[in-house]
Formats: sequence, C-alpha cells, structure tokens
Amino acid sequence: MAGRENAGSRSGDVERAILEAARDLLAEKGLQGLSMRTVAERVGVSATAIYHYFENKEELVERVVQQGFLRFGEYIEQAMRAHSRGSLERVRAVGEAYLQFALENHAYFRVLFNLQRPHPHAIEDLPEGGGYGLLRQAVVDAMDSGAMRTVDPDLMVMYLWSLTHGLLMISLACQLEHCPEFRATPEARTPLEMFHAFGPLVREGVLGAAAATAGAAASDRAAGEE
Amino acid sequence: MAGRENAGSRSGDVERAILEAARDLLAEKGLQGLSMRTVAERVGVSATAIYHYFENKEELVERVVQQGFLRFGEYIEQAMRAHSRGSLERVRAVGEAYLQFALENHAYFRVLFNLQRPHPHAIEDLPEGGGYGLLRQAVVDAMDSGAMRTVDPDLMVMYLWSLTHGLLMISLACQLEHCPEFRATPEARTPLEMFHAFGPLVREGVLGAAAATAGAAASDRAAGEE
DNA sequence: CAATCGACTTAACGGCGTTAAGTTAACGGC
DNA sequence: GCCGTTAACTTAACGCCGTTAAGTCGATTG
Repeated sequence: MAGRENAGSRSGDVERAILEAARDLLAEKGLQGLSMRTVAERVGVSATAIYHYFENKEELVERVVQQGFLRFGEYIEQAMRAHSRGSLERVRAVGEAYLQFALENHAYFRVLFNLQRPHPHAIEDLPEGGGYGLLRQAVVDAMDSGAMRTVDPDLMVMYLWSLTHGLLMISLACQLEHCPEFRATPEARTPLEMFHAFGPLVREGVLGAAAATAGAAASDRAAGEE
Repeated sequence: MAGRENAGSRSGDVERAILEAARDLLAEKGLQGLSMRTVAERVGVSATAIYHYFENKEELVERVVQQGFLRFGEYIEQAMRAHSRGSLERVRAVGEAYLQFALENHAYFRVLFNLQRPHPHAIEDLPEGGGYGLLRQAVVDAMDSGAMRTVDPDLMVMYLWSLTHGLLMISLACQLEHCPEFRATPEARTPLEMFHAFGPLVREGVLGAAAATAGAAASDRAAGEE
C-alpha cells in the first residue's frame, strides 16, 4: 500500500490529505501560492502523485472550491429560517448571509469569480445554484405575500444579486482594508454595515418613499431640459 | 541607437511598441497570454530588453491598464453631457456608460478587478477615481434638484456602484455568454438590457411606488411572526 | 509462482518571470 | 582623435511552475 512514513494510511486517505493541504494553501497563500509541489510537500508525497487522484491542477482547485461551498447552501438556509416565509426580512437575510459567507470564505469566491481563467468553473454546478434558487424562492414568497412588488422574479433576483455581489467584489478588490471608499461615509464602514445601510434605498428606491411620484415627475422635467 | 531591423526607430519608440504589443496581447489572450517573451517577440527584441523600460511585468501591465482607462473618464463625461444637470437620467447615464465601457474594454477590467493578485493596483489612481467622482457629482446634483432623495451621497454612490459593478462582474464571470441566468428572464437578456430593466426597481424600490408605506408595514408584520 | 496492477517515484520538458554578465554603438570632455 | 561613460540592448542562466514519461515496488490474483 501507499504510506511509508505515515503509518495509519488507508484507502482515500491521501486524496483527502491532498484536498486538505490544497484547501489550507488556498486560504493561506491564494491561488498563486497553491502549487502542485507545495501541496505535495505538505502531504509528504511527490508532486506527480497528485495526478493519480486529480487530472490536473484545475480539477484539484475545482474540487477544493466545491467542498468549500458545501456549507454555503446550509449557511443561507439557516439565515432564512430566522425569518418568516414571505417576509422582506427573509430576502434581506439571504443577501446578508451571502455577503457574510463570502467574506469569511473569500478564498473560494476569489477563485470562483476570478476573471482571468479562460474556462470558468461552472458557477451553476454549486449546490442550490450558488444560492440563486434559495433567493428566488424567498423573492417569490415575498411577492405572493405582498411584502414585495410583483415583477419578474428573475429580474428581482438579478437586481438583488447584482447589488450584493457588487458590494462583495468591491470589498474583495479593495482587500477589505485600505479602501478609501469605505471611509468616505462616516457610519457604515464595513461591507456588512454598508449592506444594511442600503436597506432604505432598496426598499423605497432612490426617489424616496414620500417624494416618489413628485420625484419621478421632477426627473422627467429635468431630463427634457437639455 | 537601438533598432537594427526596424530602421525608423526613435527614442521612446521601443517603449511605445512594447506597450502596444502588451495591450494587444492582453486583449487577445488575456493576462495569461501576456508573457514577457511573447511581448518581446512581437516587438522584435529580447524579453529582458523590456526590463529597461519597465521594472517588471506588474508595472508593464499596470501601465497598459492605465492607458486603457485614459478614455474612461472622457467616455463617462460624454454620456453625462447628454442629460441635464441634476436629472436622474444623468445618474443613470453614468452607470450605463460604466457598464458599456467595461464590456467593450473588459480586458482592462479583468485585470483591475482581478481577485488573485496580492497587491492590487490602486483602483483610485485611475483618472476621476475610476468614475467615482463623476458619479458622486451627478448624485449630489440630483439631490440638490430634488430628483433624488437626500441621503449621504457616498452611501448613494456605493449603492449605485455596487449594483452596476455587480451586474458587470456577473456578466464577465459568465463570459458574456452561456450564462443561464441571462436567459432566465425573457425580456432583458444582455447586461445592458438588464441594467435598463433595473430602472423601476432602483427608482421606486422593491416595495413599489404605490404600495410603499403599506408594503413596509406588511413586511414589518411578517418579520415579527416567527 | 508468475503476471498484473495500483500507488507511487525520479527525471525531464517546455514555459514562466527575473537576474547577471557581456556587447555594442553613441556621446561628451579633453 | 581618442577615451571613459552610458544607454540600449544581447545571451545565458536560475528557480519556479504545470505536466508527461518511464520506472519501481509491494500487494493481489489467477
């Protein structure tokens, strides 16, 4: 069998050890720091041994990310359960959980939404379609209950996803620190605080609840000026 | 002087040729396809010659991206000029121009918002702060004119930026094609169509213009249920 | 007991960014 | 007119990378 120095090695043990080492390296050093040789060194095998378990580096990383997202659906479902079905709060909780999970497990998101690779891992292969299905259900429920205006649910989901994902991407691109944007607004400095501060704008719009019709008319007038 | 085969080479010519070759390669093959050796081959010099003009690959790429963003501010300002100051349409036009420019020049955005590199190029070093200043001014004007509710301008800018940037990132991650999300909603298939479809949600909120106060009350009730 | 096969190993290839050292042509001062 | 300096390169090489080829070796099986 395999293990020489590692006495208690059973079948599948090496594969799991490779995945764990790759996971740790990804979290510690990022995708650049995850090389076949460094992974192999941690496990205690040669670099080429990895190719007995994974076709190439891409598949290894894909498996690591896939495993990292196993808790994702569960995480979001748990956040949803804290609020009643059909409530706006449940919809908001999905976005908050998305952001929170992504910030805590940002190494996986950095790989998944890496803009460099030619062939992206299928984002849709994730459990629950990357949370899309869960968010969509919460949105449909909220529309049915009257807590949310009735529009195309997929449009609403894309709107909410874009907003949350955009905030996430900006946060990750700015390395979660030293980003002057996040100091610009006195309250709401962290991504999560900012997400909460978006609340009134999302619910009532940029026109504002009271001035909704008046504001729309004013903007129409202003548009026709020039 | 430098050029042997290239007869008409003047001072600064090689540097410009390197930047152009790097720019073309970035657009054609992406960051992975841009190697010092391939750039050098296109220019007709050795790879190490590049190090006489740029400290390393990072600086070369940074310069390429910087040059690519020279037209960015101009592009956005032009889109703004088509709408009157203080109008919501002008604010919307900034977002639309951001999205449009990013999709047409996505190679630069893929580098700038690459989540892998350890030390990000300063996004703020871009002209106009990456459009942040322009958007902010349009937002302040819209608030002053009453076309937009008055809140912390930076909060409003982050909200609008996050929404647009998120849509952009999802579009780029899905490679602008074969992304099932973009087929989910029948009308609005392209990123720009989707951006326009967001309009009512952004202006009037997810509660809806008419049901604003009623919807808010309903959501509060629903939140307290569980 | 021999053949097979899984689970590895070492050696090597080509490509990468980068450094070191050498070459060559132009230029400025004496 | 020569000479040291310097800019603008060159070739060679280093160490890292992902990956492939070929070999080893113990356990399993006919």
